[in-house]
Amino acid sequence: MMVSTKGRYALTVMVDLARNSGDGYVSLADIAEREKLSMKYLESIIAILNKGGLLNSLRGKNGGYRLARDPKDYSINEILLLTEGTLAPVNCIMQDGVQCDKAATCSTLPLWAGLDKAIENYLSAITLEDIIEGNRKKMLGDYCESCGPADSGN
Amino acid sequence: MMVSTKGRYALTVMVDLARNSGDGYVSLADIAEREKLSMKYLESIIAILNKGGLLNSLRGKNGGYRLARDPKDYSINEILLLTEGTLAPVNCIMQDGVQCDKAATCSTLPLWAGLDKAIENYLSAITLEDIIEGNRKKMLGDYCESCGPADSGN
DNA sequence: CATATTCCTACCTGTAGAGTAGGATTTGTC
DNA sequence: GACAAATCCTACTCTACAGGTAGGAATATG
Repeated sequence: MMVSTKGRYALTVMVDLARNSGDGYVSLADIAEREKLSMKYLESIIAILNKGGLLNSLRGKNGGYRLARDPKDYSINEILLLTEGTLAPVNCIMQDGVQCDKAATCSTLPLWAGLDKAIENYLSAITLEDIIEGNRKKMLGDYCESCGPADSGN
Repeated sequence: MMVSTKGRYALTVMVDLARNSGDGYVSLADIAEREKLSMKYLESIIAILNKGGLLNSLRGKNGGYRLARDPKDYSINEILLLTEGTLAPVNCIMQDGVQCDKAATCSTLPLWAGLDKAIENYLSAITLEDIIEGNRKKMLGDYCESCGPADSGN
């Protein structure tokens, strides 16, 4: 499993904020209520989003959170990378170039690097707006011919 | 992290077997020695490959393991799926259709499904032979125009 | 019969995921 | 100025699983 609840809930929060923005700030209690998630747990997750600059926050009464930018200006990759720390599918691939001592001769390393790249490419191409608008073609579809057809079921 | 040492070592074993096959069976001790991995740990991993029908084994003196097919007839997806159980990037996506109770209304589910599909497509397109031959273009390269250029470094 | 091998079951240990708990701080309203 | 509503901060718990280790039983070769 590459994406934990932390990343998933973070994305859920971002989507919720995008949908329920508008006038003012949205309180965490409202988000937790709507999404049926533990407010206490969301607290620690939204703190990451806030410190990472993806959100603006306001303390005190009528306070809460709101998106810092337009939904179309958030890539999913950015959101998940911030909350998960890394999206690398294996330990061999580290963001800061730290690798195992066999890296120079490892014949499987290009595979992992390629997989990492494929994941990053996919997640970078999709924005928060795509999710809100339910852009299924971009998420599931034939955006890439050599990636095969979309799931015909459902 | 989506792929643990189990899957990584399994792939390493498969590559080693493909490279050092030929005449007879290859003993696990030899593989562990060459790959500098714990033989005891590899034992449990190669058992999965064996039971899954990817290998043939022979007990007793001069025994060992060998590939059951030609390297070009193993996809990486098959090898990793067998050893890891699942390659799904999130818990929401289960192989047997078990999903969370919000699945019907979840707006992020298509994203996870699409990511899952992107991963599967990538890993299914690459064979054991590609790894042995160091087919970097297929692993890292521009096999898919919309996936962007390969890493120019290294 | 000795040796080299696979096969099988059980066990150990550390770490990370998934939260929970409790309070301190800030801000608006009456 | 008190109160309430909210974010912010630190610490803690519980559980499962990754990543092995250990020891021996079964089997084949010479």
